[in-house]
Amino acid sequence: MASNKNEEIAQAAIRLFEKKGYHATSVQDIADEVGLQKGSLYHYISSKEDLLMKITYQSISNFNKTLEKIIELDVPVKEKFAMAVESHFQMLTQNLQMSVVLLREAFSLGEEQRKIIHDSTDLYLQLWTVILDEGVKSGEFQDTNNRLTALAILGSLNWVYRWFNPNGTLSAKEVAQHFSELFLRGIEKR
Amino acid sequence: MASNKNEEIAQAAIRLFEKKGYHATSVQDIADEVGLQKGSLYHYISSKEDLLMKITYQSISNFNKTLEKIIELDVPVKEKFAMAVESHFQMLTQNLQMSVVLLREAFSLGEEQRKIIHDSTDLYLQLWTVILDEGVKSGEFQDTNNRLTALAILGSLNWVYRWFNPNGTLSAKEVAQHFSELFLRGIEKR
Amino acid sequence: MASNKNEEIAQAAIRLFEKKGYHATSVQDIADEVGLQKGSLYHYISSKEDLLMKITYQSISNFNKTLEKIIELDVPVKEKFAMAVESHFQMLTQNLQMSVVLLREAFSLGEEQRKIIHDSTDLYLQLWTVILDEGVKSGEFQDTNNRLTALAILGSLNWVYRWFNPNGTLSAKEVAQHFSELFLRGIEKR
Amino acid sequence: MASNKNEEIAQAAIRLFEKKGYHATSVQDIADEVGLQKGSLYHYISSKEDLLMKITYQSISNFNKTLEKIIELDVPVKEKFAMAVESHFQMLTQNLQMSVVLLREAFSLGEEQRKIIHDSTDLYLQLWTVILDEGVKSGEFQDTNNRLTALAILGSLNWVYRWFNPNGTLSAKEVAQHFSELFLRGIEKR
DNA sequence: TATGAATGAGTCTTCATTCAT
DNA sequence: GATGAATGAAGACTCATTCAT
Repeated sequence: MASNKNEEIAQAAIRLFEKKGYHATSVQDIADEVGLQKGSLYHYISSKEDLLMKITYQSISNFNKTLEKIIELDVPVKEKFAMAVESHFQMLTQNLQMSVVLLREAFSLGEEQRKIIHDSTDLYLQLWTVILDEGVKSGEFQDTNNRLTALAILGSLNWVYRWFNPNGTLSAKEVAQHFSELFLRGIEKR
Repeated sequence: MASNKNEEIAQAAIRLFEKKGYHATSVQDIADEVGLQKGSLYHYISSKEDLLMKITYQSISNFNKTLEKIIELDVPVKEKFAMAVESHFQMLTQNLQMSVVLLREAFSLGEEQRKIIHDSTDLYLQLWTVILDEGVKSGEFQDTNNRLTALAILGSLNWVYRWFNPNGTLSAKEVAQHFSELFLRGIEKR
Repeated sequence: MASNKNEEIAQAAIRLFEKKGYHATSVQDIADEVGLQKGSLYHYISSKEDLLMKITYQSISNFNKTLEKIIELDVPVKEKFAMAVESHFQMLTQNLQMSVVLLREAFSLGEEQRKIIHDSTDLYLQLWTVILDEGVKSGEFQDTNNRLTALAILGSLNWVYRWFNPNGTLSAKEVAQHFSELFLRGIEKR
Repeated sequence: MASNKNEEIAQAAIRLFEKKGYHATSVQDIADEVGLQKGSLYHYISSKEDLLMKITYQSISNFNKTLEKIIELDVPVKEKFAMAVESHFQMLTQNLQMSVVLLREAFSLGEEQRKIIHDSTDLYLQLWTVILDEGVKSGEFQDTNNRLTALAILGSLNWVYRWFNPNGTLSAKEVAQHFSELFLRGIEKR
């Protein structure tokens, strides 16, 4: 995957930002990791912050793109919902370090950049309400404040980066199913 | 409560850590906020990190103490659950800045201190499972992986610091109720 | 004169800026000169540029203040003119290094600061025209473009920093007299 | 004249050195200006300093060559003097950027190179005294310290780069005439 | 001739902490 | 308790120059 130096640097940054945090990671650390001199790094990046921005932007974009595709599928809404949950889990856990950078370090961005990420995150929230709205319209989901419900669900799903262990006893799939069922029971009309 | 300088400094730190983040807040900033010289601050604190530690430790301790009291109450488990949710909400939103510092900045602590906070957080999770276990035992809650369920609920509840606006249209109580119902429907036996 | 550290630093900066130029002088150089650590310097200055600004501003202010006083004197205009020339010479040569910093290094200031110095310099030019105007009005000086004449005179006077040697055979006073006579012959009505 | 890349690069450097100053101009800036990569530039120049040297050397050489020619002319000395003034003005204002680089940036050269430029500048001064001497010998100019007089005149003439605006209301010719008359009145015997 | 990756020394500046007064 | 001078290590970033391709 790390076919060129740019990608190599991004991967190194993801690893280090996840492990030590953005502020505690020095440009020197990143340079060391890819075997370059500090100064040489600046052939590839324009600033440390820009590196963080690119990582977080790519991450949130992936989430958005994937959810948009799911929304457009022609399947029952409950299935769609389950797919959304599982897909979020897959993305989060399969790119765990990158997700951690998005969810934990984006705050370190400057105001402008943070705004951009924040807006993309908002979009993601809205996409989730689209699914919930669809369920309400079809009569399968309860008719409540869907934005609040989406925030609850997203909170659960994102919090995962804090405790999930890819090498633990529970697979991402199992957890996803557990969460999916918990939420579905919570929102479906009886 | 803010009767002495120590408390004044802690409050200033909470405000600044919440607003700018721990790393972006300098000792100078804190000194300015309380009207002292940088050097004078060290009569009250032993280090910047220690200040962060005290804040986060107090915060998580509050959460634990409160939940422990709720657990010991002699009320129906569903009510207990609702109380736990609402109480978490109250604590989080009424000490929003402090909670933000706990949830967002604790990662900046050194390994040892982080471990201590992490353990307290773990304890909080276990307390939640105690309630869920009680519901399972009484036959009111479904018998599933309660640790996972607790993680899901806590994720929802903690995520709140990212989007809740004390001056918004929805009160903390309303949100708490919405969340409480959502989760209860999700976990109760039908 | 260097009674406190601030002044000591300013004097060191003047010496170094004059000798090596602003850009070629590092903050380290200045710190070394006053026997401080690089970082300690920032207790006294806010930036390297600010140091340059203060030096140049003080220099041009001195020129302005002195000329203003001369203008207000109640003496014949020719005498006033001679005094202005001699006084400029005295100030320039007695604070030669500082004058060099003003005349040669002010260009290195950022746009805003440069503008301020530029405006003060402009004021100095106008003060000179005041004297010339007075001579024209009294009928002693030729009536030509006084701004141009002032520019010519100031050019001569300022250029001095490029060649004057305080230890040379010609004293500042002698040179001043030579210049003064040259210009007076050039501007007086015959 | 700008027939080849070498000249193109020199012109770009002149423009940039004049606008931003030698130190504030990076090799990258120059490369950008001529549409080359930084590395490619080094096929044409041996160093940034060398570029500055070539520019300043050409500039001062032009001044010297032109003045030498004027000296050799068989015309009355007063006319010669006026020609020298006007010619200096023409050269300066018609190659304003280059002149600025000579007069303002030559100081950034290394010691050896600076010495060379300094010597050429000295030569220029001497050429001026030749004219003045001629006037003294012919009895037309006053017999004073001609080196001092030349320094005064050159100061006026060179200072021009600091205030002359080619697009202003006064043409170079008009200014030259004003200066020429001012000086002539100052030096001629009455 | 042109590239662009790489260097490595150097830039200014920040900052948590200490300590003598 | 309070000051403020001093530290010294670390921070991100720049830049003229080199060189293999």
